[in-house]
Amino acid sequence: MKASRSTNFELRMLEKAPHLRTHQWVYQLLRRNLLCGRISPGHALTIRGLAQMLQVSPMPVREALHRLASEGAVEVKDNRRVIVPMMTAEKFNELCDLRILLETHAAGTALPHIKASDITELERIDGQIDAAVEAGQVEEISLTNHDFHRRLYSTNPHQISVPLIESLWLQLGPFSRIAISKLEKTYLVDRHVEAIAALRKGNADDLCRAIEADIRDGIASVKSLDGIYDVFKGVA
Amino acid sequence: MKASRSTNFELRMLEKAPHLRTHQWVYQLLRRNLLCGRISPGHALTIRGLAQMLQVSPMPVREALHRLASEGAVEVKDNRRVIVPMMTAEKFNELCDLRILLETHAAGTALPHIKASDITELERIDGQIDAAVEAGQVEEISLTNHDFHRRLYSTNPHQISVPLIESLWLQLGPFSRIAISKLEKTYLVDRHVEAIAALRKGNADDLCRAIEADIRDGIASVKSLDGIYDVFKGVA
DNA sequence: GTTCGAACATTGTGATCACATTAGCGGCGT
DNA sequence: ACGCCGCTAATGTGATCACAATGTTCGAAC
Repeated sequence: MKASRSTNFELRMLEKAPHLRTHQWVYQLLRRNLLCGRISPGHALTIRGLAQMLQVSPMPVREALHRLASEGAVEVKDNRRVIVPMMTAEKFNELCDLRILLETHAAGTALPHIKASDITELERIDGQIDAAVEAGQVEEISLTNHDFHRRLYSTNPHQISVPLIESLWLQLGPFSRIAISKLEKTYLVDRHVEAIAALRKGNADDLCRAIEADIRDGIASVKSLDGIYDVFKGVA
Repeated sequence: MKASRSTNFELRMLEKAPHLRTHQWVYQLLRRNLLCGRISPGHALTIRGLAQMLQVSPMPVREALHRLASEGAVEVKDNRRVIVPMMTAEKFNELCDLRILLETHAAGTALPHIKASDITELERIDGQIDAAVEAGQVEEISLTNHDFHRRLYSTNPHQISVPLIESLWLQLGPFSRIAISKLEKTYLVDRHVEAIAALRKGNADDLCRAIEADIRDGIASVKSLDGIYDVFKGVA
């Protein structure tokens, strides 16, 4: 019965650029859907089910899922079933600590390479974030927020930490979507303007402080939600 | 002609545990060979060539290579050819900085979970390292040294950073093998005894200092080698 | 002798097929 | 009525095949 492959979530589609390999397209599509929280923790993903949803053969889906597993975005259980990992308080705290550790370092090493054009680009992205916040588009907020951070860190041409940081985002993604959707809109202020001001001054300490505060604000918001982790307790 | 697939390196084989999937076995085998430097930077790896060497179909090799690529251990060029990445001075410094950042953090969070049995286990591994140093087995030194660090950090049951750290090791592996093999034996002293002493005292600061010193010693050794990066410059 | 081009070999990719393992379920026995 | 066992559907895995793209080599034209 094909109905068993039916899923209770809608994938945000992504047009396939012609030069992209199919498995890369599937990977990016699943990645974006995980980052913006379309696929919830505890949800099981099957190769054949996704292949049917995306109208491709199981092969590229296999590769995409295995890559996501190696990045910690999904978890391969002993049964070989693939699920989106659960979140615990300890895991969440550790992920946030690592974000602060790596992202302040990345921002510090990027600072010497910042050009004026980079700052205007970052301001443009920050405007997109504000627009998404204003419109209440939760998924857009996540995606553009990541764009902001990635663009900042990637200014350093020798940056190595971005893939590591993205792995952390992927592990936090499915969970933080739930958290953000439970927050009041007013809590969603970010520290990007402080970060941009620090970039203009070329002040590394201010920049790290802004990045750390930006991350910590999200933590504080989530921690204010009592029993947030229980949402995913009994699902597996 | 099959000879074109011939390789100028010997793979360190690894018996396949029966419960392991073939692609996991291939992955672990390639991973160990990269970590201990059997495969040099600039070397090209082909799916069919490896499949023939290992007597398996191209499929599990594909998955293993893609996973290694997502961890930064190998690099997929625009030609779709897979090579072991080159090393540059900037990249090396950045990788070492990240190692210090992540590994001191990992050690600090592991410290509260250390039990007496963990310390004896670490001492056992350290003995293996000394034996390998004494015997001049360069590859064994790398592998057991990683075992020591991994074992220490993994004592924390909620450890998230180990996969990130292993990614750094993988990127450093092929290069440091060359570096180590050019060093005098006497340079290869480590700071593991200091780390174990700090564990016994439960002193986090001492532990972090020992770990950082352990990593920095390797950096200093490599930097003392003039023109070490040039070895791999013209290969690609 | 040099250079351009066409034929060939090799490689990565994706689809399809075959098989082992596992989960889900219904029936049988106690 | 409860629990154990076997059957069936479904899933992940690995092999083989077909194809497109890339790299290489050999030969012809200037």
